[in-house]
Amino acid sequence: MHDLDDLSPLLDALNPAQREAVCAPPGHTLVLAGAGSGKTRVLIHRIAYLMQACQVPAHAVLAVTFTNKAASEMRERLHKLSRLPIGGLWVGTFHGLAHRLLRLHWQEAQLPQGFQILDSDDQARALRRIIKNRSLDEKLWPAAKMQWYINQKKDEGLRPAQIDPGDNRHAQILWEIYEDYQQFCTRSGLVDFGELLLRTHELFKQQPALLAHYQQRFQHVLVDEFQDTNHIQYLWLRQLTGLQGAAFAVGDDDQLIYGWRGAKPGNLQQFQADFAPVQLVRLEQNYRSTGLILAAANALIHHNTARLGKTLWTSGAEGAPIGLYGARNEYDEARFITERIQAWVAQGCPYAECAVLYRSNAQSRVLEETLGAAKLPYRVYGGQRYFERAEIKDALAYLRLLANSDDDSAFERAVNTPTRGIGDTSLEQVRQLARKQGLSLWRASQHLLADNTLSARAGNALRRFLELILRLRQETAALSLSALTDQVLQQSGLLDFYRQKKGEKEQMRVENLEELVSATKQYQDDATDLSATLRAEGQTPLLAFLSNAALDAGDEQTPTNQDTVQLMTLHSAKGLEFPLVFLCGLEEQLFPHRMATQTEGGLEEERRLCYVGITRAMRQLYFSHAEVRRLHGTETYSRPSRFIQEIPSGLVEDVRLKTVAHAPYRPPAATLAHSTAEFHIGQHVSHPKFGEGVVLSGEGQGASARVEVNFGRQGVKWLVLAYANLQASPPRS
DNA sequence: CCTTTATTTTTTTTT
DNA sequence: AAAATAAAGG
Repeated sequence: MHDLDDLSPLLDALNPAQREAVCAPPGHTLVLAGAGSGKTRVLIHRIAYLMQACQVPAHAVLAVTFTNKAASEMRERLHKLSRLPIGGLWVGTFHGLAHRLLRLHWQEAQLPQGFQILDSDDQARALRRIIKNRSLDEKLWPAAKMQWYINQKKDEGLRPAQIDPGDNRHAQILWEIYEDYQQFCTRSGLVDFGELLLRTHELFKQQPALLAHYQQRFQHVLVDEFQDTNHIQYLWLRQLTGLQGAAFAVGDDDQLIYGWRGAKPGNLQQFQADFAPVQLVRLEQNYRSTGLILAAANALIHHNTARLGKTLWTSGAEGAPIGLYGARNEYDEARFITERIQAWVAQGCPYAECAVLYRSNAQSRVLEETLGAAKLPYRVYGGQRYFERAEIKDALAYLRLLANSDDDSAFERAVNTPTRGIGDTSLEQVRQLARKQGLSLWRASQHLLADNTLSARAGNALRRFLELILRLRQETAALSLSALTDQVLQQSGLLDFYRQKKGEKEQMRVENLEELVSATKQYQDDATDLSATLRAEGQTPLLAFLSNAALDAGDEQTPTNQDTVQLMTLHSAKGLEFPLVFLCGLEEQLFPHRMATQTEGGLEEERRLCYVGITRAMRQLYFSHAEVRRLHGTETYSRPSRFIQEIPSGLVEDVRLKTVAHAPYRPPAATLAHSTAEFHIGQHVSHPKFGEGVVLSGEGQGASARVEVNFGRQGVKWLVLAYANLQASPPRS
């Protein structure tokens, strides 16, 4: 043990409770840490403490975080704090770590070396295909539901063999689809998110020697955001900790927001029971938020039942009340936010201190429009991720095929994008043969070509496609990752395909594809720790890049260090903090979300989500809601969220816009006729030829403005206003 | 077989 | 509103 002087820089900055956690004796520890109580800080200091005071080598430490963002932040902070060599330290998400283990031990896990990760979009496509193959009605068996079922089973650690479908017909079909899907994955060398965890769990179960190796290596396993751990992750943790390892879990039951992914409120209690004896430490002092913000958070979360119970307090200032803005519509709301941010910046504070949080990704669009119009720099986290864009997925499909020709998911995607004369008819033949013989699409294609079963035209097209892939593989074998990507984009014709089109969207796609080449270039230059290790562990750059693309959906594409307003969902805001926070869209049906109110316990989870949002704020917090909002294409009126009512009114203050001078903002909207609102829906009109009718809907402006009119017996017609000579008429009695 | 247009469906959160 | 699918036209 070093003497205390060495440790003082490490421990001095901590409060007693934090120090207790950091210096907890060997054995299992559970830290119940409220929002803003220095959770991450404790975790990082704990690792440094283990290394400095207890002589624990870096390679004996495994730290699990919830997002990739959190993982890289932890590495960074650890490096700053201790300047110790942390090379052998494993930090990552459950999925990231499981993936790493599977890459290392692909043989023992019975996976092909080039196995690829299936994202949820690929998964949905695969399931749609399977449902079609079984000639089930897609209306009755929506892929999304099947996806949900399968993922849930995997999260519970269940294979088809371990599920008893019983004699319920519905359950049996679900079971069969799961079985089919699993076969598809195996045949194609594909692994979905849930599979990463389940497969690793089984790998450890089947290979005791391997497990023993890792148990011996990882003396300390630390888990952040423990409350959001699901069953399979929990099993994993227990397995890895074994009999000798020490688990150090940090969590807050009030911040459990991934119940829909299998996290259970009982997690923390379960940990105490299973890992007993557990040293319990509570962190209740909040260093982040003002007194008023904290009071609001406490009051809100108090409406939940079955909590472990914990009340945050602060010795800091009371701060300003929470501002509440009732907007007329979502544009008005965005304008309010814009204005407040401008005022904030006018005081000399950076944009980067401002965060706008919302319930669903779709809400970001209006905010982006408005912020952009006001020329405020912003950055959107999550949402349509870079690697999820259609054109990027197209390009990646080619890369995946290069890595593994049996990847059916990639095959389906690449084979006719850009169109090269391999239509659904020919493809169906390939699929049929593949199904009958249990082959991959690639192999089935080879067979069909060898047997000459296809028409000359289709056969040639297909042959050219296979040759293209083979040629690319050969020619690029010696090239760098970026040169390889460049070649693929050129030779596949993808780049030309989008270039030929004139639309603005297509231009964007071309730019995105070009960006992909520079992304690969950047990737090979300053690769992250994970990819560096992956490569050191014998992965080809291509494989490492593809895995990275699937697991870390390109959140770090744009540089983090720029001074921009931060836009993100409440879910992605977990673990972060900002001086100025806007919580917008606080309306019934949106937040709490309609979908959540229909599930058991859904409302409480929404409330916890709101709690997470509130506790992100350090100095100033604003709530906003809109009377009317365009949601899924239709105008929706809604009441302010119940969460607003649940906060004592003394903590909240109504705010108004300072500049009310100009007319209320009107979204670029839907007036029906070419001359302003000549006709409205439900209006009675008369037409020289068709007679009397009622306006059903309308679209377009100026010369192309049209209305849809129901003329009763004459039927429903679309009429161009410029020609139709429609007259407004009084309703018939 | 490809492209364009019309129709229908689906609307949360993420690894 | 956007995306997926179906139908029609070339």
